[in-house]
Amino acid sequence: MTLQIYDTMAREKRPFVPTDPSRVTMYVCGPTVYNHVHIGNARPVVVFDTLFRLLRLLYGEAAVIYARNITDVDDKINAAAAAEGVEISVITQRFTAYYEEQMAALGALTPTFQPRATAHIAEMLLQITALVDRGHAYAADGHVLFDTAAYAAYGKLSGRDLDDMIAGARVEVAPYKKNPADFVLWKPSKPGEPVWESPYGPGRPGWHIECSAMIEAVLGLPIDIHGGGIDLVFPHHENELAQGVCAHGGGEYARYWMHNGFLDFSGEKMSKSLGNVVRPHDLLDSGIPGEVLRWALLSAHYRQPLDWTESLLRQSKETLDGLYQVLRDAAALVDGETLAPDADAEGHLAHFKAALEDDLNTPGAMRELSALGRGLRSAVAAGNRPATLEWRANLLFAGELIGLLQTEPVAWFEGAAGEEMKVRVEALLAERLAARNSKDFATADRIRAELDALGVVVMDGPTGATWRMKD
RNA sequence: GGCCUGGUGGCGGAGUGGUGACGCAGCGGACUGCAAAUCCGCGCACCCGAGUUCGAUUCUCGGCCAGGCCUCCA
Repeated sequence: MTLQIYDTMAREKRPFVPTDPSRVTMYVCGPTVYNHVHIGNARPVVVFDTLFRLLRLLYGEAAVIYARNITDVDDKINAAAAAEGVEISVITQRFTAYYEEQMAALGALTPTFQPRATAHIAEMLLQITALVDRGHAYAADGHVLFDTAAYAAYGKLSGRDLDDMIAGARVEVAPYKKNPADFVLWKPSKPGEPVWESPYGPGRPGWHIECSAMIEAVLGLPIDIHGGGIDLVFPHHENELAQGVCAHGGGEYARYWMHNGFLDFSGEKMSKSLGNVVRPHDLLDSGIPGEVLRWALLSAHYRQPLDWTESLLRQSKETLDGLYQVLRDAAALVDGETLAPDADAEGHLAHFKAALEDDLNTPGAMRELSALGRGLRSAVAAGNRPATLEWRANLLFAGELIGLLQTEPVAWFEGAAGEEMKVRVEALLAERLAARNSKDFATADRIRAELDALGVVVMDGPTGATWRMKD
C-alpha cells in the first residue's frame, strides 16, 4: 500500500509521489497569535502532525521537512496590543509560547520550522516586486494589489469562477481596486501600527503574501503538501497559489492540497458571538489529558465535520482508559522487559499503517489499535510473556505513530493525584490489606469508602491492589 | 443566488454492490468476601421515493434535512 492523499485541487484521492523522496516538504497554516487558540485551531495541528509522523516513517525522519507558520502581524494583534498599551511583540510572544505549550500537550511534535511572518518581510517584498514586474500586481493609493484578471487560472483550487464572484460580491469594493476580487499584497499602516519601509511606501504585508513568501523562504518551491482548514481554501490558499505561481512566471506551487473539516458545536460553528468558544487552554487546565483531546480530534476522519461535545470527550477518555488498562496489566507481567516492534510484520500493525496510508483514515487505524489491545489482553490473560512483549511492542509502536499511548500506564491512572495524595492512598491501602488478611471486611469496606470519597477506585488483583483516580 | 459537503444502531464513527468495522454506554451471566478490572453472551443501524441490478446502506436521478464556503476565520 502506498500513501494515498485526497487532493483538494484534483478533488480525488491520489497516490502520493513527492518531488524528491529524500526531501519531502509540508506546510501548514498556523495561528494568528493575538489570544489563546480555540479547539478548532487544534484540529489541523493534530491531523497534520499525524501525517508528519507517517511521512517520517515512510521516508525517514531526516527526509521530512515540516513548516508551520506563526502569523505575528495582523489587525487583531494590533488591537490586542493597543488594548494593553504594549508593543505587539509582547502579545505575539506571549501567545506563541502558549500555543507551543498547548500543541505539545496534544502530542504534536515540533515542526522542523516555525517561521514568523515578521522575520520574513524582506522576502515578501521581493515576491511583491516580482509580481509587479511581471504584470500580476499593481500599486494604487499606497496599496499593492494582486491583479486577478492577469491570472487566468485564478479560482481553480476552490472551483470558483471569477465572473460569478464578481456578480455575487458582498463586500464593498475599495475604489483603488481594478477588480473586486483583487486582494492586498501591501497596505499602508495606520498611525501607531507596526510599519516597514518598502518601494511602495511604508506599510505592512497582506495576509496571503506572508504564507507564500515563507514557503519559498523556508521550504522552496514546489512544496509537496500544503495543509490547513477547509475555510482557508478560499480566499487564502487560492491567493497564495496565485502569488506563488505568478511570482515565477508559472511552475508548480504545491503538489497536494489537504484541508481538514470543521469542528461543530451542537451543529453550530464555533464563534465568539455565539459564546461557544472552547479552548485547549481551558480544557487542559481543567485536568483533561491532552491525549484525550487528541483522541477526540482523530476519532473522525479529518475531512469530516466533527461535533465537539462533552460526550465525545468522555467516550475518548473511556476508550483510552481501556487501552491503558491492558498496558498496565502487561507491564506488571513483563516487569520492565521490552522488545522491539516488528514493524514489517503482517497483521494488525500492518493494517494500522494501511489505514493511515489511506488518506489518513484514523478511525480505521483506531480499529486496529483496538485489535492490538485485544491481542495484548489475551496474551496477558494467558500469562504468555513472549507474546505479551510482542503485542505490547506493536501496540506502542502504533500508538506512537498516531501520537497516543505514550504515557506510563501507572501515571495515566494515578497522575491526577499529587504526591501527598499518593502517600495517603498507599497508607490506606496497607491498612486495608491488613484488614482483609484478618478477614475484617467491615474495616476493609470502610477504607474503600474512604478512598472512594477521595476519588480513588481500588482494584484488588491476584498480586495486590492497584488504584486509579476517578474522573 | 453561486459553489461544495454530509445524512449509518442509545452515542461516536469507518466501510462495503451480496453473511451488521471498531469504540463508548446498556442488559444478562462468570469471576470476586464486596467491588473494580477481565471473560462469555445479548444489538437484527444504514433519511425518503424512484431507477439500474439476481441482489443497494453502498451506483444513478429526484426529494427532504443539516452544515460549510462565497467577508477575518482551523
